Amino acid sequence: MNDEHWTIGHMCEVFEVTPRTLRFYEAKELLSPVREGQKRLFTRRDRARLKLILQGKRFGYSLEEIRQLLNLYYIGDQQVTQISRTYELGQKHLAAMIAKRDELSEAIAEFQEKLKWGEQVLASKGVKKAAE
Amino acid sequence: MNDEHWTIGHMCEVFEVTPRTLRFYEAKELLSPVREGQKRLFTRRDRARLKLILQGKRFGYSLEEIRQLLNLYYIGDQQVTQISRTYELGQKHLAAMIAKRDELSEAIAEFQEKLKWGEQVLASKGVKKAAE
DNA sequence: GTTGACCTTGACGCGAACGTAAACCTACAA
DNA sequence: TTGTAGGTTTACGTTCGCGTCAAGGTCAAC
Repeated sequence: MNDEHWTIGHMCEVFEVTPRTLRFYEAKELLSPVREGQKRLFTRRDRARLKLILQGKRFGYSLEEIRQLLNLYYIGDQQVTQISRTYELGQKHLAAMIAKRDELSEAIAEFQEKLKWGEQVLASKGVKKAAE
Repeated sequence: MNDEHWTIGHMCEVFEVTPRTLRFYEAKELLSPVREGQKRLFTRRDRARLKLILQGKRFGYSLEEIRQLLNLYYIGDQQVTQISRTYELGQKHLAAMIAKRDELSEAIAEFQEKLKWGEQVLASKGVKKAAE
């Protein structure tokens, strides 16, 4: 293993996942490590993708959705019409992300209201806040 | 059915879920409709909770997580120590939501960079943008 | 009185996302 | 050479979040 090619064990340490998970992601074509004999070696590209995968999961996307979205991150050496198509899909994804953030912001605001309400209840019952 | 008590069919129409889903959520103690004979009738409280449930799902929470979080939304007639505890957990949840939004904002920014890059590629290949 | 529309309770099925156990290779240190 | 610390494949098991019958109750309309 060098800086460019990480073993499965190292990957697991850094990203806090199990070997099973990485092999599963490879089977689902989310990752594509190179081989040294039998052993998998994960490249910089794999690391970047894994980071996005785990992030996607935290935002509630399925692995299949993530697999499709990952392609949007690699606008590279494709045919022009293909790049164009990818770019359009990227715009849609961006809009969806922004919409999700907006909904989250609203949810946060509403929840803050609830908490204020809770403060009042506690205050009325004679409980002092930590900040006082 | 009146304004206060909705049948399962009406619930399904409004929230775009199936009866199975609502019964499943009741079994998991996420909802607690009252009964009129055998029939379930969903109250205002159930509707508020269902809205939060569906929102939670969009943000990637499991039903079990959501079940626990739902309690944070009902700071009501409990014992003071209990309210206090709920309030503290609420603060933590709020912090987690904000952290999630921050991560999402970062992801959005990074993705926008990628898209800009894609624009350059398209431009360099002589593709005109829609806005021009 | 029977036909629908709408509801009920089981209970089995299923895809997603892994966990887990078995059996094996391989290289290096004791 | 014998561990042991890594890695491998194969394959069955598990939990979650419902879908999908099957079989039946109820009530208004015709």
